[in-house]
Formats: sequence, C-alpha cells, structure tokens
Amino acid sequence: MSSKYDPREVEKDRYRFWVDGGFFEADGDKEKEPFTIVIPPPNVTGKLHLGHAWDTTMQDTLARMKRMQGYDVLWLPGMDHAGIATQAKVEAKLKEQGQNRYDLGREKFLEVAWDWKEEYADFIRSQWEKLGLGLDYSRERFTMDKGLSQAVREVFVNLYEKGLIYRGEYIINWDPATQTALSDIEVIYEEVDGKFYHMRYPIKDSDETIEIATTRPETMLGDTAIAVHPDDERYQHLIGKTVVLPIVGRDMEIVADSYVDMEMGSGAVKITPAHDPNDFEIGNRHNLERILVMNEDGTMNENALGYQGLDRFECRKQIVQDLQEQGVLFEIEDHLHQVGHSERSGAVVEPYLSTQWFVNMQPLADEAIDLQQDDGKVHFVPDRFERTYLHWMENIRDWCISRQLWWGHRIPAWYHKETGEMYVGREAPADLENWEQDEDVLDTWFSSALWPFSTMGWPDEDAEDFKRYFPTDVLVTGYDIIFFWVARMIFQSKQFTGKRPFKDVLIHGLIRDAEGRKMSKSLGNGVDPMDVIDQYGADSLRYFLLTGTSPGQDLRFHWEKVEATWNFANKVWNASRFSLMNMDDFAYEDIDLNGEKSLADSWILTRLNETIEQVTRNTDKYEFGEAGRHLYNFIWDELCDWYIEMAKLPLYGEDEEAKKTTRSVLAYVLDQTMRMLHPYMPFITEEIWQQLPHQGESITTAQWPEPKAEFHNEHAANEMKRLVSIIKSVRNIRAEVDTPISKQIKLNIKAETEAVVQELERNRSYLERFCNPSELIIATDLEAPEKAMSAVVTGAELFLPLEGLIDIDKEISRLEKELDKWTKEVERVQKKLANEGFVSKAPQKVVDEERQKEKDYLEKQAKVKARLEELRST
RNA sequence: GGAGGAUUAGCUCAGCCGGGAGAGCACUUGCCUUACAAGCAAGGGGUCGCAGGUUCGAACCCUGCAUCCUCCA
Repeated sequence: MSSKYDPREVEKDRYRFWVDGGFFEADGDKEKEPFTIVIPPPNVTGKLHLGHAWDTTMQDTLARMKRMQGYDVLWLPGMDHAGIATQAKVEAKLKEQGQNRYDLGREKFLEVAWDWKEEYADFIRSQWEKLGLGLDYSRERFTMDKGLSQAVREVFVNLYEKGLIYRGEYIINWDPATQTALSDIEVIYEEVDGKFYHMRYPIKDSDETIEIATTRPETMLGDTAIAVHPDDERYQHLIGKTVVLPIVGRDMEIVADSYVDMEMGSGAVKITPAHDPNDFEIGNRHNLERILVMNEDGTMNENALGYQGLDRFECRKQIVQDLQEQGVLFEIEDHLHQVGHSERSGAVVEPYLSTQWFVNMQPLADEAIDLQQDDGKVHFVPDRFERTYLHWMENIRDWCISRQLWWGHRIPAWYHKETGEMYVGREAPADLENWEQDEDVLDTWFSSALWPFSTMGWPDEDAEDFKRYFPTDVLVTGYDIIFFWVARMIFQSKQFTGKRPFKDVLIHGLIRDAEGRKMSKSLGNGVDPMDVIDQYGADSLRYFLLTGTSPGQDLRFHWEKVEATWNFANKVWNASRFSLMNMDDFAYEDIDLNGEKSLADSWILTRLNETIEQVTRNTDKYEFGEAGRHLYNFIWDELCDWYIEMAKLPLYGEDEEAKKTTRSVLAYVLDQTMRMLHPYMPFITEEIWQQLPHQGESITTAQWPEPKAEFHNEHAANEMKRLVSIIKSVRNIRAEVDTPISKQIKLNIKAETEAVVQELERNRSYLERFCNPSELIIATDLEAPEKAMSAVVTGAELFLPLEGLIDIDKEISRLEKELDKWTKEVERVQKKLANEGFVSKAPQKVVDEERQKEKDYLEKQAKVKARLEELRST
C-alpha cells in the first residue's frame, strides 16, 4: 500500500467488479424482506450536477446499509424524457445546423431526439458509475419506454372516463418562446420594475370619460368591456352605458361585477377576456366576446389592426405613444409587480386563451389529503414538509397537462376527419385513416407522477416486481419539487393503486456555492461533481455531501471541506496500512477474540459496540451527518489516536499470545469499521476490506455489524478514562516546560488507594510508552518532591520532579488558575445540590451524578490547594 | 398578506429525550515519534440574535421582536 491514499487507484475498475458480480441486483429472495427505492429520474438533457450527486448518494447509502442488513434491496435506476427541456436542447442543436423542427417533420425530429436521449443516457450512466451508485441496471427504465407509455395511456383514459380529465378553452399560461402551454407551477413569479398606465376611455354620446389602469396596455386591443362594482356609487349612472374603445373604435358595455375591487385604483377595470384569467371569468358571466390579439409566438395578430406583426413589447411601446398622443393615456406610474416567467425559457408568460387538456384536481387531491389521516400516510422527513405539501393540496387548481411539443407522450385522443367527433381510448380507432390524433403531448410530470409503480410493471397488477417491491420504502428528493413531483406521485398512486407510493419521503435542500448563492449557468458558479471526483475521489465527495448538513437544510459547497474529507480518507487508509504492515500472514480464520485482552482491547471493543449502535440508529433516521461524526470520531480520535498507539506495544513486543490477540482485535475492529463506513465511502472501504483478513466476495454483501453484549466492558472504559487523563496531564506539563516527549522525565504518581496502584501497575507499560519517564514510581504513601510540577486526576496525584526546568513562580500561578477552576466547579455543583427543587425534582440519576462530581471536585480542589501551600512555603 | 427556515467560535456548520457549549477549517506553541508532516502533541477563542415566560434546571420548550433567506398568494 502506498503511504498516501490515491482515490484514482482505489476507485479504478471497482465499479465493474460490483456490477459484474451482480451485487446490486435485487435477487427476489423470498426469505428476505424487500427494500425499495426508485431513483428520481434525471432529465436526459445533460450532465448530472452536484444536486444529483447529493440526492443519489443518500439513496445509495441507505440501499447499501439495507443490503448489508440482509434486505432484498431494489434500487431502480432510470431517466426522464423531460419534454420541454429536451426538445429545446434538440432544437438548439438543429439550429446550429441551420435547421428547425419543421424542416424535419415530426417523425424525423423524434428520431433525432431519441438519438440525443441515447447519447445522454450513456453519459449519465457513466456518472452514476463514478459516484459508485449501487443501481440495479437489469431494471432500468425510461419514462417513454413501452411499458411506461402504456401506464400513461391507461391513466389518461381512465381519468377521462371518470370525468377527471377534460378538454376546453380557457386562459392558460402561454410561453411564447417555446410556444407551448404551461401548468401553473411552471410559472415563476419575479418582481419586475414595470409601469402602471392610467387611461381614460370616452363614454359614448357623452363628454364623460371613465378611468382605468393597466400594466399591459397592448391588451387593450382585445378589450370588450369595462367593469365596475355593482355597489360603487361613483359609477351607478354609467352601468349599462357604452364606452368607445380608443384606437379600435369598438363599442363596449360597462358591466357591473362584484369581482371588481372598489378600493383599487379608480374602481373601474378594463376587461380582456382572451388575455386574463379573471377577465375571462367576468366575460363568461356577462357573455362578452373573446378577442385574441396575439399570435402564439408573442407577436400581434390581425385583430391588432395596425400593430399586426409587432412583437408584444414593441407593440406596447408603440401603443403607449399613440394613446398618449390621443390624450387617452394620461399618466405613467412606476410600478413594482410580480411578472410570470417560464420556468424553462425564462420568457414572460402570456395569459392566453387556448384549448387545452386539464385534470380536474379536486377529487384526486381530496383522496390524497385523506391518505394522510392514518398510519398508511406518507411520512415526510423532516415532517414540516408535510404542511407544505398539504397546503398545496388543499389549495389545488386544475392541472393543464397538454403541451404543444413533439417530444413526449402523445395524447390518446383522435378527432374524426369529417364529423369532428372526439374519441379517447387505450387503442387507436380501428379505421385510423378517418381520424387525426391530437397533435399535443402530455406534461412530462404526467408520466413521472406514475414512476414508483409504472417502473414496476403496472398497469399489470400481477407483475412480479409490482407485487413484491411496491409501495417503495423511501423516496429521496429536494424540496424544490414537492409540488411538481412528490405531490403528483402521491395522488396518482392513491388513485390507481390505492396505496401510498412510498412510506417515507426524505426531503433535502439545495446545493449552493461557498457564498450561499444558487449554482447557475448564468453565474458560472456551478461545480461539476466529476471535477471533484477527479481531484479528491468519489468517497470524499460523498462523505462531504452526506455529512455537510442536517436534513432539510441547504448545503454550501466548500472545496476545503472536501479536502478535509480527503484527509479523513487518508487517515483511514493509513490506519489500515499500519494494520496490514503488522499482520504478517494473519488470516480471517486466525481471528480469536477469546484470548486475554489488554485494557486497550477491551476498551476499543466497547467503543466499537457504541459506535455500531449510533451509526445504525442515525443512518436509519436519515441523520447521515450524525452517523458520520460518530464514525469520524471513533476512527480518528479513538482507533487511531489511542488504540493503534497502544497496540504498538504488543505488536512490537515478544509476547506471541498478546500479539495474536491484538492482531485479532485490530483485524476485527477494522473489518467492522469498514463495513459501517462502507455505505458512506464505498470504494476505499472495499479496497481495504479486500486486503484485510476477510471472508466473502465483497463488502457490499458483508453482514452489517451489530453490537455484541459480551464486548461491553464498563470497567475498561473507566480504567481507560483515568489512564488517558494521566497521559494528557503529563503531556500538558511537558508542553508547559517545553520538554518534548523524546526527553525523559521523572514521574511519581501518588494513588488514592491500593486498588488504584494495582490498576496503574497493570498499565505501567502504557504509562512508560506515552510519558517516557526515566523513573516511574506508583505508590499510596509518596512524599511530594520539592521541586516538581503536579497535576490531579480522579484517584491520583501526579508529580514531575523537573529540577532545573521548573519556575516556581510560574508553577504557582498555573496552580492558582487550576485551583480557581476547581473552586468554581465546586461552587457550581454545590449551588445546584443546595437547591431543594433540584434534589427533589430532578431524576435520581442526575442528582447522583452531581454528588459524585462534588466529591471528585472537592478532592481535586483540596489537593491543588495543599500543593500550592507547599510550594509557597518553600 | 400567509407559511416555513436560519441566527451558536474569525469562517462553514453540528448540537436528534431540557441536565456542564462541539467539529472541520483558520490561529498560537512544540515535535521529521519506525501508519499518516495533507501528520502528532499541547493551547487560545463563544452574552448560543434580543426581550419576556415555563421549569429545580433552557442553545434546546412557549410568546413577542429584530435581521437574513425560501415557498405560496
């Protein structure tokens, strides 16, 4: 083994070994309990980013632990066709070649899109490989697979037949850039510095005008009424009167509608039923004409008269100028307001009258809300996200599911060429030549909503995987797609399988840059996970991602932290290297934990037990950060800093029995530790485990450690505690007088009792190794040397005669500080014990502990005090 | 306007059942000790945002306020 951990060397070829060994395939073994996770399918639009790395690493960690715990683990991989996103990328590529999708035609375009998909799917798989994800590739799915498409069609037709899917003409969110409808949640509202344009429309056959205001003056071309509140006294005399629309010259009625807010502006509003959702509703109530004034690309259409052909924003400028000239527009006010933008293209979304398909959400949402009432509910982790989810469900609006794209699941509706009759069905009409299929495709999320069961073979309810692995155990995803995806999976699953899609949903935050900003292309602050892996290895990246934050919180990316993690991996590497250097031909069969154990052996086995308990419990709770810290502290501070150092005694010694026991404990503890660390750092642990004495083919299927009662040894833990405090005290004094460990010093230990003497005599060799004394005296009746530095530990007093080095004044002031410390502790604990409420109400255990502390502190205080007096008197 | 999160060491963050404030990085000092100098050893550094309350006891529970950040309307 090299003296430095080299992740490239360690990670090379390892993944192939795992995949070829079939370790990641769900075996269907009926003796085992199944454990299922479906991957949130990444879009086939491009590369995986750090967010994916984070999300999938958590899943991998859970899957690996469960696999080792003996579950039949299915972690199902797959990808999403990502309608708009992919189509946009493919179109951009065509544009580079001077083409557009219409040049190619639908069929040819889809061929190009499929080629794109294949190319990026390969790329994504190679990234999964680098991350070390234990995916079952034999079950990989794609949202446009035959089976999944069948599920989509089944769900669509079924909902249609139940009356839960309908087609109609409504105001939808239109993206003029990609030229498709969007659902409400695909619109991002951003604050924009806009203008409020105040206008006066003339009343017909009168000198009067009526004042209205708008942020989108260009829509006035489509105005078909003015509305006022029926109770508004200012306008009573005008209700029913006619207004002449400037520029257009159209006669429009002034209608009364209680939707209008009297307090807002002038209390009168222009009504444009084809370009505003509220105006659309008012238009319905008053039978108003709907006049569309824009084309799908955002330019003005023939109803815009002289403005035809202008872009909507160009038209706005022009029309404002014209209206000002005519005196209609009399004031322009600065106005900060929320403007909807397309989540995909960023274009300003246009409320637009259009015929689309919708899901009637209320009945589906009711069922989903109902699901949360009992134990069969979806458990959100952290649970606060359940409120976010429920709030959305309780305020649900109908879901616009049709998209004017080519890449996606085509809507299974056909229109008769002659009669115009509509047919919706699982199969195309028999006389297909007489029908035209709906041109549109479904919202991408319509298919991903079915992912947990469509990937398992549904709608075939007898499919083996569906029966065995559904519902899944946990879904891991970010809070940013609770509405887009999590919510929709829940209501579709409830509707179509009668069950929740997953028992738990683990919600994590977003990855941010070191300054806390979102990583984005425009800022150029994105970090490619593959770059991190190239520099520090997948294990370092994974451990950083897993332990960098707590559930539900965002995570800032810091290179320094990844580097710190590399240091940890290097520590693990070197601890193992040391062990292997001292193993000779020690084999797994040679491990014998029944021999006489040293203090170090008993202690480390006790600590191993506790660590196993903590790591298992915290990983089960999705507390990866906590589990990681326990592993880190155990490995670095206990195994490396103490056990290995102590083990050097027998390992470098002559006692073959002791050597064998030490090797056994070392091999055993490392084996168990590598297993615990494996879900967090799969590559390095497999590499080390393979080199250590081991049994089995791969650590991926080694049994997960369990605490063993026979290794619990509280006495050893206490003994170790005293030993450590003695060694630390000596080191402290050495540092105080600038005497490095290489220089020998005298050490006298005055023990409280004979039992302590015996204990320390038993551990004499450790004291000799760590304190490097020229002389070590341990006794109960020891006279304190005159010129010496001293320290107190529980049950003993240390004296370091350091003639020539000691500065009495400095030592006195050091001991004064020490005395001060113990005096304060005594005061604190006595104050607590003097409190009647504490003694009578606190748990007995806590009170006992405080009494024990009081005794200890009093003892230490007295010793330091006595020592001080001695020094002062000389 | 509604909901949620954050506020703890110089920086980034933990602190899961209420019982003496922790880590990593940074800083100071001393060590090339035969696993690791990307290491080892010793050390400095905190009014746990502010104000009340509950409790024998509060970083933690409750109320209010402040600042920052998300989501929803």
